[in-house]
Amino acid sequence: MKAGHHFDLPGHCADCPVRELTLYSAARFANSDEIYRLRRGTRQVRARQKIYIEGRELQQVMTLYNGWAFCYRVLPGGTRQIFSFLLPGDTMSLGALVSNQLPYSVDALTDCVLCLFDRQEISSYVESDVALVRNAWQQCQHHQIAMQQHLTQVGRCAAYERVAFLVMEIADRLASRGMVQDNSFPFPLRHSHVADALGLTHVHVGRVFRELEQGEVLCRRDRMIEVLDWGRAREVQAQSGSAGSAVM
Amino acid sequence: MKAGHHFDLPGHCADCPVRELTLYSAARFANSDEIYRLRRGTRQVRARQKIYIEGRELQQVMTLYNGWAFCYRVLPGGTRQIFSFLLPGDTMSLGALVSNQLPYSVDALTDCVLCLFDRQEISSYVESDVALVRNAWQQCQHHQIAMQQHLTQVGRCAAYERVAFLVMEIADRLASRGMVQDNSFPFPLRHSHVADALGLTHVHVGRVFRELEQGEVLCRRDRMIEVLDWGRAREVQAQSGSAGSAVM
DNA sequence: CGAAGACTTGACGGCGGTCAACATTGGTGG
DNA sequence: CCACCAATGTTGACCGCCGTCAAGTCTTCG
Repeated sequence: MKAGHHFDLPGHCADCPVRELTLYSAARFANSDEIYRLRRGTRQVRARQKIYIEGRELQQVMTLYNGWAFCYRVLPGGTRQIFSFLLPGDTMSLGALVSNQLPYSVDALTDCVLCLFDRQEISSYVESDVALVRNAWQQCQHHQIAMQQHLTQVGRCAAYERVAFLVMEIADRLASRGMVQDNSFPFPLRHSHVADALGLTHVHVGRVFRELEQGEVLCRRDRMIEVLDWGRAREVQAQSGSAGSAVM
Repeated sequence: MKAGHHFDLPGHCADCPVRELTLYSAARFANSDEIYRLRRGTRQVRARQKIYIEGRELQQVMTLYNGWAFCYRVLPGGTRQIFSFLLPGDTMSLGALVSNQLPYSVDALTDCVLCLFDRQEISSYVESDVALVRNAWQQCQHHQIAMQQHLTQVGRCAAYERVAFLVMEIADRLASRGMVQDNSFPFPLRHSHVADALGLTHVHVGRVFRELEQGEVLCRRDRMIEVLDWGRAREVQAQSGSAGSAVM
């Protein structure tokens, strides 16, 4: 760890600012002690580093405490498809509850702090309580819905709508974490991340962002986005219908 | 029911030809009696009719016993995105185990026969047995993986590869049901179904199929596809990597 | 037999990919 | 604090894949 880098390390789970959003939110509050006892440590990952490589054996369940990450696969041709972006509180991944490997890789988008749990322990802990099983189920369903929305965007919307939609989706997820202030929120994604999530090229993503800025829909500065015209931004999003709030 | 239409109705679950593929496959064999007792009836749906409409209250879990169906959503603009095709043995849908509505519609692609179960009963039955919960979990994971593959195709492959991939995926799923003979299998999808699944237009799907036939990769006749060159077909598929067998 | 649905064809054009050169940013080490 | 290098973003030219439209044929099924 180099000087000049400050990681905000997690304390007791009961004080976790994102605990309402996690896999464990269904646990009775008194139980956050129990969750804390299950925690097997934390892990810090620098931006642009790999958190997990597709197919590797995985004996842990990781929860993102701080920072951004993303899930993806790389095709033989070298192109990349990003499936989702992970925000604080997101579990990476639920799949680990039933399998000791995941079918995709995960990279840190910014500097990250992860909470670690033992796969078997969490698995049997979740199975011990019907409420937790249901909660896990619902998270899984939410992922499905998010994937459907994502597929629909990519399959049936023009580049302009895809980008606007992605920005709004992230705005919503950040809003539920209280991370939107004065219509502004952090947006550390590079053009290539947006491109690889939406089935575009980074060059074209640049063109679309310019269009969005010239149309005064939004404004980017210092890795932040300020939404200038929520109305028009939402309007684009409406093209794709709505079926639930997707992943939190 | 008009004359001239013969529906193959299901008998006892123990004799169900697709029982190994269902949500209930983890139940001990002796238990197929129990499943049979849970069955609340069957339902027949003609080709092109709606099985379920997005958002409607749903008190049943349905399993496809015979025929083909597909899940989709229609956007405000009128375009359609198809998420998946259902084959015999597929459950429609797992989501009903935790929610009384689904975020997508389902249509019959061919004439269909469905087995009906009560949502609450199945739900508590599944929850009563850890093996069944795990099985349901895994099915959910498989869906996730299939969606990821699907998204990757649409986001990162050219039209030719997308179509070839879809055909091969269906071939594989049919093969695991013993429905592939002499390199031939049923393929009731219309060009517009393929188009709406893959983010293309039905016109262009026509062009791609012509290309596949002229390149002697496959051959279509009587709603059947015969694969002439598995090698080249697989090769295209390989572009997208492989991570598990997707949905069965 | 009639009508609705499905498929084909051809012309045309635009969205977005590709390539390459250049500008800018930001992290790192001297 | 500055210099450097990698990562990132920008621009412009070009073009091809695939969407659009519309007319015509064929298939399916009541």
